Amino acid sequence: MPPSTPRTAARRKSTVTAPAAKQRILKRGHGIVDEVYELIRGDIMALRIKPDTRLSIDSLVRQLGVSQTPIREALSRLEATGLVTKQHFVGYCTAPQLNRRQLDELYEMRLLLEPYAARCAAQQMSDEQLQQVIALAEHMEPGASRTSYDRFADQDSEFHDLIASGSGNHLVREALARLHTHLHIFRLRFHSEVTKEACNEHDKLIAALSRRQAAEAESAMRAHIDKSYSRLKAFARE
Amino acid sequence: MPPSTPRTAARRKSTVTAPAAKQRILKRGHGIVDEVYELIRGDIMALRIKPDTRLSIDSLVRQLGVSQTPIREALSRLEATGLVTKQHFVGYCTAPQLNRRQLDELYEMRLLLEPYAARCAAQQMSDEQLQQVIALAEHMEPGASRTSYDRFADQDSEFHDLIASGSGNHLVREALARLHTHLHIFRLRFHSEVTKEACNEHDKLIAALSRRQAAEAESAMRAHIDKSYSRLKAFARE
DNA sequence: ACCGCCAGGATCCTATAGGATATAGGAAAC
DNA sequence: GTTTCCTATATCCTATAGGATCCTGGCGGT
Repeated sequence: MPPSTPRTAARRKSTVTAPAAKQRILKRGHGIVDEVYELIRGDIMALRIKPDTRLSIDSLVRQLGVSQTPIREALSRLEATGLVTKQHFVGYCTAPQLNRRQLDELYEMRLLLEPYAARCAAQQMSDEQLQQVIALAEHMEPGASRTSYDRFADQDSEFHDLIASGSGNHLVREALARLHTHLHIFRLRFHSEVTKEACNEHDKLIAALSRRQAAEAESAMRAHIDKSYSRLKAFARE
Repeated sequence: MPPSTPRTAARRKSTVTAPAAKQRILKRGHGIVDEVYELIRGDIMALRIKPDTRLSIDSLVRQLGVSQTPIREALSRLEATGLVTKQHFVGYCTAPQLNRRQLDELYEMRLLLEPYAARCAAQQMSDEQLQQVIALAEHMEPGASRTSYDRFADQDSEFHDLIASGSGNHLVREALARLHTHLHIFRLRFHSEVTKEACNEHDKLIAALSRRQAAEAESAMRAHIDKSYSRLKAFARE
């Protein structure tokens, strides 16, 4: 029976038996590169790796217990998304914190895309997708009030991604996902209680979506982003 | 005697006449990866490699005379921009031709971003940038009428990129560059005489920019994209 | 005639070694 | 005391070898 190979648990005995460091185990199933990519991306998104920090390939080799090639490929992919930067013969470095100007540009672009996406979603979104959005929003409100801001942030990203997906335009969705990735890192540094206000705004948006009111959904999204911008821009330095 | 090896082994054929204007030192010292990246990207953009074609790493190794590692990294970067796709244990493949739906989505997003960019550019663009746009447009009109559509396509991309750059929003510019990359490949398959009409529309846009008329520039850009869409959508299959 | 099975070849993925380069720290010269 | 130069180390970049996987073509069974 060829399928479901035993996965070759014992491998790589010769290496240096990683020092007491965590040595997180990464499962092999669909490529080590993807695994490494998601791992580093997760570390950056959760601020386990702070912005503007150097990422040494060799140390990643020692930490993860894999060789340079997949790490290099994963970092190259991260560079293309803008999460890390590369200098020739110097190395990789996590992207620096968003400054005021970049935050302005980010919200400028959000305001161009997201209200329109909400309008389209109100018109074209399937009922199933709508139910998914509603379920997510209900799940956001009560529980994770203070325990972990991370959860709220993830769910907020998913909320906006669902609406972007409902717009039917895959390119817009991808562009917004890119923006939210960067925004997430910025927002994570200020655990402020944006959650409650944001949830109220989400509810208004959902009401408009449920009634299939395109114009109303568009303006609700615009108001939501405007307020989110007001809440955050105080924290942007410079 | 220190090493100082000439380094240049079996290189590619003569480069494609780089613009002799800037003679910066970043000639070839910026790594083989970038070289390979630009080479493959150029081959795809010029349709020397057709869409939906497999890209074998080994054949690239033999063809370019470099080893797998830099090729793999270049392909990984191309994948992140959407020009090629990857399947685990299968290989890389150039992205397929845009279908009708994708073309619609692309123009939908262009219409969201570019008119706004033109509006901002009319307000914020520096005089130097404006002169650059005008110079490029003048250079497009007379010369390359029939000789090579490639040149026009490149210059058209640069034209729009200059305006996007003039908007002051770097994120919008990047997103548009991404879109234009894909559009370029599509458009290149139909050498139709879009050039003359496009140039006329460009002139109207430039007139609005020169007079710093924001609303006029926005509507001119919108009209330009609308017409471009009309010219192309007939060719989209399905 | 059709379908499942299996070997061969090609390709991809990972690991390791060696050459090349930037950055840090100290010593000498002004 | 400051500046410049030089050496040493750590890191990156490229090249090559070996193990793992997928696709193609042929064979035998039904």
